[in-house]
Amino acid sequence: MSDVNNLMAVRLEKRAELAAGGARPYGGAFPVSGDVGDVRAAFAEGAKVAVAGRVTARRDMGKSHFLDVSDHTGRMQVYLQDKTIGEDGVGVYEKLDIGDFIGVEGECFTTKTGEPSVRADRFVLLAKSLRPLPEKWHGLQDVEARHRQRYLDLISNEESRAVFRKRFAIIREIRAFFEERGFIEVETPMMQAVAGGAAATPFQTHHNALGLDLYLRIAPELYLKRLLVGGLTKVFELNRNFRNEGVSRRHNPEFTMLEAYWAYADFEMMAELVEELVCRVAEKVCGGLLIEHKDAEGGVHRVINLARPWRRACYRDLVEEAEPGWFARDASGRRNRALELGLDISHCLEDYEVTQHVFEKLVEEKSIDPLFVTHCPKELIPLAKVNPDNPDVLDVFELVMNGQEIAPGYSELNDPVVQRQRLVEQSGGEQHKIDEEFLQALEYGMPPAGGMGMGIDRLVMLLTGAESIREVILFPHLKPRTD
RNA sequence: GGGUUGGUAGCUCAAUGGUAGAGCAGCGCCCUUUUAAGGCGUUGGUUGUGGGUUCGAGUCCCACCCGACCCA
Repeated sequence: MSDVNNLMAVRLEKRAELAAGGARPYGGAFPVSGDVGDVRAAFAEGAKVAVAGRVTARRDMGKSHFLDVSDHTGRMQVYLQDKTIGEDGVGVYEKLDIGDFIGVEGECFTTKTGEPSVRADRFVLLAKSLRPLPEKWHGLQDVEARHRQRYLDLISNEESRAVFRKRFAIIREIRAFFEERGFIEVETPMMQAVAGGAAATPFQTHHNALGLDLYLRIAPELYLKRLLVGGLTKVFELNRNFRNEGVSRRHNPEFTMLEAYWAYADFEMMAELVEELVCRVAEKVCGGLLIEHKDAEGGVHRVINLARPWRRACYRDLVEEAEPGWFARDASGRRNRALELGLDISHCLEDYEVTQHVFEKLVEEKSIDPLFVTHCPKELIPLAKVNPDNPDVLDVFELVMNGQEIAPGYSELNDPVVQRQRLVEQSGGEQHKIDEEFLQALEYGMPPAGGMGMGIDRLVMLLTGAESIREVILFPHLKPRTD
């Protein structure tokens, strides 16, 4: 970023003059009555309060001054008069800029325009800002700057603050939900010798002292199941996964994943749990089960109805419903039909992968309201139990809504012999991709269990109406700027 | 990776191939209940980077950097 020409020079000069004049431009502790929003909410005429925050607007009227002091919780007007802050105060005030942090002590009063305000008896500079903030009216609009300098976005844009408040509330509600049901929150390794539990390219790293190559985890699944072996019966983990793949509107290389395992349950009980979880979170955080997504002009362009019960249908029926006659064709007929549908089908795709492409295009992307897709083909998931009545399909669901996969759930495979076969089949001969220690744990015996996962970023997108994952991650990954 | 598209003052945005502008912010003055305060005056630019075409390039061409959207 280039020098901010003379705007910074002016502020550096003020900083130096303040320091030379005995004012501390970067002061110390300033005990406050509460966050700005709390002080405003507790406003009582005549009450003494102490409030601190960033100056976000200033309106000078000769020898009296109005300042807006803000933090993430809101804005409070401060009223300063030269005669009450004294000569020293006036000296500091003259060098005050928008963006500076100040602390104020004074009495609550209401101006004649009805604005709750604090009449300052005393004010101190707490931190001098050297760079100018974005414009007060339009805020920070540049998408790239909003993501690279999220702090400016948070200062400037209430809509952005609202999205992240909602995100943190969602995460809080998820934790509360599981804790109420007796699930224990656990932490398992982020660095793993074998990156298992999903099919994805991992990030590689290296432990110097151990001389060991390690991977950042792509999923916690295989460790959480070890805990079921260890006798834990209800566990969940809510933390980051890492996948070394492209970035897009829907993908960030690190993303937040929820996984939960429940001993003696199955995929249908997990589906119930997911329904309860999402509905509870939506009711608490969005105030209801109808989620409206608005466009830039404020028009509603999508409504997601979370009212229960959610539709459940098996994978095969959904494909057949979207593309009648699909399974009546032979493998080459399916391939040709997929090409007719405009899908990019390479020659190396297996027949089930061709069907999966059709599923993604014709079912997943079109499913806005929640849909549990059950009984997916066996080839897709190596860690779930096959259906007792149909060995070609699995006792699993994939929850689809807002056109995206949001949450898978399985009846977890706990037969170590079958598990080994399935992992070998999936590994394509790459034995080093098999987590032998996980298989060893299973051999001690794991109770039957239901498991579920949930992409938290995508859930937040759904509940906030964000069209890009970058809008719901505080610091999304962008290439570094070189100029 | 491919296609489309964007990058101009600190911020938000203008500018047929013909003198780079406005609002806000800043700076200087006036103003003791304003709130996008107001009034008068005023500073601020290597137009993402590097080449090219042209008498003349923010604008046209090429390459590159960083985004956005769509496709893979």
